[in-house]
Amino acid sequence: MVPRFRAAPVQSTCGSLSEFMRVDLSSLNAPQKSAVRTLDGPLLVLAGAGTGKTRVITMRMAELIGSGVPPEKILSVTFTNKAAKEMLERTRAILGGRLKTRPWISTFHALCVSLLRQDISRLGYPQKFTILDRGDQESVARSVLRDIRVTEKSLRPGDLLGIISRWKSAGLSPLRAAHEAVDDREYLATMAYRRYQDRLRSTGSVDFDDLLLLAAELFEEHPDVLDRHQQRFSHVQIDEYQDTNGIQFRLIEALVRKHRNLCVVGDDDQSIYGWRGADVQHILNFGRYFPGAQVVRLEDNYRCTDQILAHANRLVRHNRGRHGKVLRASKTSSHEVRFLNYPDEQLEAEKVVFEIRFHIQQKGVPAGDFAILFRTNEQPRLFESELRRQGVPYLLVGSQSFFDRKEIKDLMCYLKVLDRPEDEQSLLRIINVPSRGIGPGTSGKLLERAVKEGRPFWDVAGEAARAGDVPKKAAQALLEFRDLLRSWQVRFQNRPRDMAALTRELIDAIHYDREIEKQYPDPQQQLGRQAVVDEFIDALAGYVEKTPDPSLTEFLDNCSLNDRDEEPDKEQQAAENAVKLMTLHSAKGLEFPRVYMVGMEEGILPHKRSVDAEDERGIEEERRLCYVGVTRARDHLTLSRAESRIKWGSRRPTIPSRFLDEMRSEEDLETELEAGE
DNA sequence: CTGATTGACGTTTTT
DNA sequence: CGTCAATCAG
Repeated sequence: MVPRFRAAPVQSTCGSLSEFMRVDLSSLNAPQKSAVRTLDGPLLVLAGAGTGKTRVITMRMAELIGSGVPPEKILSVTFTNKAAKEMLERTRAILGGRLKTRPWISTFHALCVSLLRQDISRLGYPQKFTILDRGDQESVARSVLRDIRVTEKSLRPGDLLGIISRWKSAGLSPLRAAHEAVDDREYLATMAYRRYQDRLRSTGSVDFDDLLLLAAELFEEHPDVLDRHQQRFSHVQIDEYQDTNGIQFRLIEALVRKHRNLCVVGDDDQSIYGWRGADVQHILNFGRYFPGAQVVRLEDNYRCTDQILAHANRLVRHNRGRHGKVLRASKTSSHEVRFLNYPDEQLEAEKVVFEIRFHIQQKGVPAGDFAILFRTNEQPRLFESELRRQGVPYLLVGSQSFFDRKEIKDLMCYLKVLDRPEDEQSLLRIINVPSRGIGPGTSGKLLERAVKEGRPFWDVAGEAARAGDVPKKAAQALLEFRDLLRSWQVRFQNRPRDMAALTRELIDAIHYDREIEKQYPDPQQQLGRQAVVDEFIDALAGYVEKTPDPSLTEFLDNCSLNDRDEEPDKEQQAAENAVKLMTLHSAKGLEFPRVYMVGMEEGILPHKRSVDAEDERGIEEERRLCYVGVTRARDHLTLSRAESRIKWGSRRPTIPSRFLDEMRSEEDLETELEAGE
């Protein structure tokens, strides 16, 4: 039984979605059709940029449901929460009212949280564990490094986390890692790794890699659990398979071992997460791991113009170790790809924004058509202030800027402590926020004692307060704070539906507004910060509203995984009609009619760190990153660079990115040469 | 313990 | 040029 598909308009989170996405099954080309119709057995869809990969997955899901597979037996794993939501929306649009139950669509991390919430105690972890977000991880790393007296000069917290993450994705325990360490830095890192892991385990917290690692461990050590989940899902599909890392592969391999109904979709040329442990080999060797796999190649690009695609193809040809695809454009255009030089970075920002404003105001082009893409997070600053100055609406699609804000972190820690009183990591962050007379001296002493004696923080604190081991003022404050937390813990028990209102009350009770006033003398800024707090309450309220059985734990999980509930309506609308600013990494999977890639200079793209590494693979990944950027553009692509740039106070000339020449045709380069002479 | 001032120093991407 | 940690005077 094959369902009849209905064409339906679909809204993407980034504004417009190409026309291609809106059409129905009958318009698929032959390879696409065969991919969609392959319902059983391993299947590899090898596709280029703009060929409708995600659409194939969505269609296939609809096809499965149409042929009688219950939606909840289908597991679709995507790369980001946003993509997951979008995929669900699209499936719903294709099936119309026929989708009664929610298919299981998630990211790897959300999948693992759901597995672990049930069975993590089997691995000796507390039933209620905390997921550390990036900021938490960094502070653990920092304090571990302090413990073993490693200065930040020889190993910075961020770098340590990177090394640990790579080891974890490779499945290396601290002990094994110690054998593998090649230099002093890595040796230091192994010591830090052990302590880091001990610290997490003893506080009942996990980082992102642990989520995957523990889930894999659960499968390997508890066959009954694995069996249950193998039966739970009859079909598994994975989007963006080129970014799968070692643990993710283990997880999936275990899940599909019995039925082998696995469909993966990916583009080896778009693998840009190697630094995070992703391994292209998984997609390159798919056939080896899953013998008999059908391979479908999609090489018809429906997104970019022929000109843009020609540049993309020329660029990526410089990479070795790839499957080798040549994308065919289905769209021709007379718009040339433009290469622009500006004397300095200020002018680059000014002119680019001016041009965008011109098109919006004089030509009536929607602001949402534009995207400015860059390599690093410090680059957008100039563009932001320029956009603001010229009055152009914009949206900085920062990875986690919302959760990075101090206020959000503070409030999250309050909620974490209320949800899990034994979460001392979070307690320490808020014990003196707003300042209540418990300084670092006091809390440090108490923590040290608590750790040494292996007792809960509050036991030690109460004892010390009575014994007069801490200043009188601090002792008083400690007792008051403990009582405050206790009384709120009671109020937050039993999953109250008015969590948001309660949180608001809590904020008032601790006089958080006064803290804000103190921190920010500028009243304008104060308002901004207050708004951040309001936003947080809104997010919480939004979560409660659309969740049947809301819990603080789940809300906090979602926050750590950056799965924020729907943006408030205002923001949503602004997002639809605003110029998007984002890094190349976050642009993955999106598309825009007009793309500006800025700062095309050696040292930025490719980034200096990959150039210095002298490892050709680093450069190749940067090249793929550039390729991803180029292929985001549907109609207009502009690459620009500044001939000089200020760094650390002094202005220095720049060198054009090697990728610029690599992507230009012979003729282009020749005319350029003549013009130069 | 808190709040202000001075100095050193800095290379990337994120679930 | 910024940021952030270390330092010093209430």
